Amino acid sequence: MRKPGIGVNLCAHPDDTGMEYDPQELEERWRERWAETGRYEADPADAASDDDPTFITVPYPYPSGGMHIGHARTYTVPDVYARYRRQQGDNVLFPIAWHVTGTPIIGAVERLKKGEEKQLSVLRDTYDVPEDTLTDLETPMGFARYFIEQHYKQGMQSLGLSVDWRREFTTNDERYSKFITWQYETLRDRGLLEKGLHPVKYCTNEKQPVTTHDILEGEEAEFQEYTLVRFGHGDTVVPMATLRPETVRGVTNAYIAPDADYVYADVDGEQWFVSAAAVEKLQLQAHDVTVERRVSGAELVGERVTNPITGDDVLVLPADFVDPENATGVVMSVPAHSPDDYVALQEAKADDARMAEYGIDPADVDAIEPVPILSVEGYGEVPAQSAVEEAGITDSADPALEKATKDLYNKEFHAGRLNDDYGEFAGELVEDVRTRFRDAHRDEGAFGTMQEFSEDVVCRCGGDVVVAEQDTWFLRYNDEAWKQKAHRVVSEMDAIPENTRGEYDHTIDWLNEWPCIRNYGLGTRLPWDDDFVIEPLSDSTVYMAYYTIAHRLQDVPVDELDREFFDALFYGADAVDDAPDRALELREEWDYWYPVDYRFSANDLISNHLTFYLFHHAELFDRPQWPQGIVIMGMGLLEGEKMSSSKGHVVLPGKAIEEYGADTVRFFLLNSAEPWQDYDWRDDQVASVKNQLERFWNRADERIEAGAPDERPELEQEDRWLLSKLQQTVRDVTEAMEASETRSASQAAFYNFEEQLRWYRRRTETERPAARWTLQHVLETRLRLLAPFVPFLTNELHERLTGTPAEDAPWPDVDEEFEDDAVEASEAQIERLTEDIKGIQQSLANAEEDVPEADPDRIRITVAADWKRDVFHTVVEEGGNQGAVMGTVMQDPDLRERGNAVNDLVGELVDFVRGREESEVAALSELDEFAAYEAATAFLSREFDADVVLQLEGEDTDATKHAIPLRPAIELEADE
RNA sequence: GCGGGGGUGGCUGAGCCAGGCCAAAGGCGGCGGACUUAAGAUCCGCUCUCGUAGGAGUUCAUGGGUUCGAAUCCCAUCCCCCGCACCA
Repeated sequence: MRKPGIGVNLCAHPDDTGMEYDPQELEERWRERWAETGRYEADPADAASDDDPTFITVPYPYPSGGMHIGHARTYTVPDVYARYRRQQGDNVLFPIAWHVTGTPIIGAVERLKKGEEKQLSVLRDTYDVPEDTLTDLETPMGFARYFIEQHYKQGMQSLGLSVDWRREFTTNDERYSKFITWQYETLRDRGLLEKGLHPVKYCTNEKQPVTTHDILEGEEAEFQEYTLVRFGHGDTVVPMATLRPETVRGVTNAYIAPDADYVYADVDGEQWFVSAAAVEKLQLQAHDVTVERRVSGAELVGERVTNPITGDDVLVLPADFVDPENATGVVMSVPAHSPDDYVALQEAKADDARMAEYGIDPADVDAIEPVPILSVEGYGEVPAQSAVEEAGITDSADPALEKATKDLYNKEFHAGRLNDDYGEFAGELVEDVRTRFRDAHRDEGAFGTMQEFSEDVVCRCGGDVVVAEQDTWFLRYNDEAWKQKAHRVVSEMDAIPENTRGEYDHTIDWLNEWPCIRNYGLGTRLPWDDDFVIEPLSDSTVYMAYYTIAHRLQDVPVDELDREFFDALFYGADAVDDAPDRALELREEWDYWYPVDYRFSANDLISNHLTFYLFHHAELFDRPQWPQGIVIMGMGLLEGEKMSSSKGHVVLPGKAIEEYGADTVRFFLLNSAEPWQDYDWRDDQVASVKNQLERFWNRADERIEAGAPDERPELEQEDRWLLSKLQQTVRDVTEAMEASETRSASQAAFYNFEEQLRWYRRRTETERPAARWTLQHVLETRLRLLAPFVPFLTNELHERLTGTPAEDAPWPDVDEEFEDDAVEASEAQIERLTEDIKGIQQSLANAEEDVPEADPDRIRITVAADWKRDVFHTVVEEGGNQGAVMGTVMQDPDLRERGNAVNDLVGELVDFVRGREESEVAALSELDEFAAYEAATAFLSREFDADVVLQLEGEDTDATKHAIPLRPAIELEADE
């Protein structure tokens, strides 16, 4: 497979020790090899007979634009897990497909066809679409196809994702639609779909529903449900819109814009008085409305209207702050609880002339007093009054008024308790009772409902967007039995990280009916009504099942893919009268792969897609086919900021790979944070990863060139130490991979082990045969551990080393033969001794005056005397209990004689033993300290360029420092 | 407001679940050295404060508490980020 270039290179430079790290060249070679051999195509037949296959999925990409580096990580994390499981011997399926359902692609095409600047710049500048290709993008599927092929697929292949490409499909494919049709017919039969009214965004100009993408202004607008309090004026209903229906008992008057247009209209057989602007909205919200008479607001001003709850008559006052465009254009005034209303009332009272102008007796206005209906801590009896007075607000133009109003609303909502007039609702918190209160009065006919946006919304066509009520089909996620089943899936699956489990449960509880169809868009038509399309979040709930058969379904004629076919496929031969053989054949594939072992997905999808996924699996499939696990992934930032394709603030995978190589990109994405944590793509960091990989490559290359004995030579302590550390690394990496902790795993295999190697190289002669054997063994193991992360580089090196690519070599096991606590303890002591000497040296070198010992000629190391060692053993036996140790030790007359010295020593040793692992303490207490240091004298001598004198305390020593076990006395000495 | 996550040394970012080996990994940046004609790359050392011997002091948002011992556990407070839908 090697390209001629390499061979030539080697021959032309026979002196070169090996190969330069050239990621572009070597990665391309492996890509070709994988494609040619179909390396990642997975079939049931590939499995060892008793094997449990692994099926992992990731949300299929939505190609309404190009792929950026954030997407790259989304797909690389599962790839690493897939590669890991393969090395563990599993038959692994990792498929991908394309989600095109809905309106975003259509919207993008529309904007392109209109020649919108912004859209053109995204396509040309951000995604480098060639000028002459732009016309291909003018159909929805043409657009999708371009980004699928030129961006996603290419990006994924460049990254080396181990995808089975035979199974790709789009959600607009006719076979897929048959599958969705089956799903929705089944759900309807089971009573989980329901027809009803639902608020949608509706453009009054285009006369059709619009999506967020069609909106020019007010994208953030929320639906607000106003309660209409049906005040009466003779036989006429005067519906007053409020967001606080519970304040109805505190209404003292009403307000109308006197100069605005109002109408008397027949609404569902009643006569209503509302603003002219409200007419169309009411019509759109499923009311029959016929305008009878147009009037100005002044018509009702000065009249009295009747509160449907209290029966009180209240005066209608003129007010310019009333917006006739909002809701019904008639509002009720609750001056005790709304600072706005309170101030407005004060101003009305002060303006006798204006009142008189509308034929209102100023005395009647003066008589209006706030009526408190709830009490809230921290405010006076009339909360609005205290709020206004405290803030020093005197007129309605004061900007502080808005804040005062908002604060009081909030406070009253969470802490206000309704007064005794509220009967069954009295004494309760507004927060707890508002909905119940509203519903109760709505049911008895005193209240109505109207939907309105929280701000003005304007369509891209320039038309006003309003709320319309439309007939639609809902998925009944509010169904109790269904919720229970979904909870059960959650309780039985693996939630990674574990703290997301509660979020699923929370979402399940909170989900309501979900409107699952739209008026237009790509995708599957509602089977029983062609006018509607099943929306994207609803056609993507069980598609993982489709992967298991997608490639083989191509051979089945579309019209055979009916209800029976899929019933037989998913539920077996007994589920239908006459099961098609084809379906039963495919059933084996489905049976083999399902369930999904892990789904890797984004954290913001918990609140919709992922929970839908759980709901639908819970309902449509049996328990053994339920999702086994979900791994949540964090968000990506670019140089500390959110990525945004419209601002051009993105990195494209193709460019990054060109610059750094796919292995570097992968390694950075997986090693900079755990999958569920947010990560930050920073160029300097990525460049540094490339350097590290290159250094790794160079070292490995030298190792391979240097060769090693076939037979294992006699190993030195240092070799045994390194091999022991290697076993711990294998253990750590494996454990981390099992928990999908890609960062911990790669950190342990790569960086942490580099630290060990650093000590090893410093400590020992690496050209010894035993060292070469050791290093080669270490390299081979590490290549396997790193293979899931950097497959190109490790495959190449491992193949050169052993003849087999790393990905085809089994995952390393811990080799107990090489686990050696004694050697680790001994080596740790030497390392510590080295550090201590260095510390002393440093301290002396820092001195203001010159201290000759800072550059010693001789280092005297004195190992603690045997009796101290005995005391240490006692400390170990007594488990670090100082009192018990002293008791035991003092029975020895020799020690008793030493009194205080023994006490001090025990204190230090107890301190040392506490907090250390028992196994470590055990190994240390077994250690022959003197022998350990003796074996390291040559090393120390070399390290400090000084003679090393090792002695035992109490011989003929004149050590001035005290030695204690495991802490020998150190003296630096300089000749005059 | 509700739900979730977080505040660590110049920056970034581990550690916290299972308290002690934590003055606290790694990376970046900075300083010094080796190599080099030189630069880069690479390698080695240093990078909270004080200190002429492996030490001491003060740190992990703030304030309390538990403990022989707290970055880690508990309580309170302040601040930051994300989601809250019918949209992928």
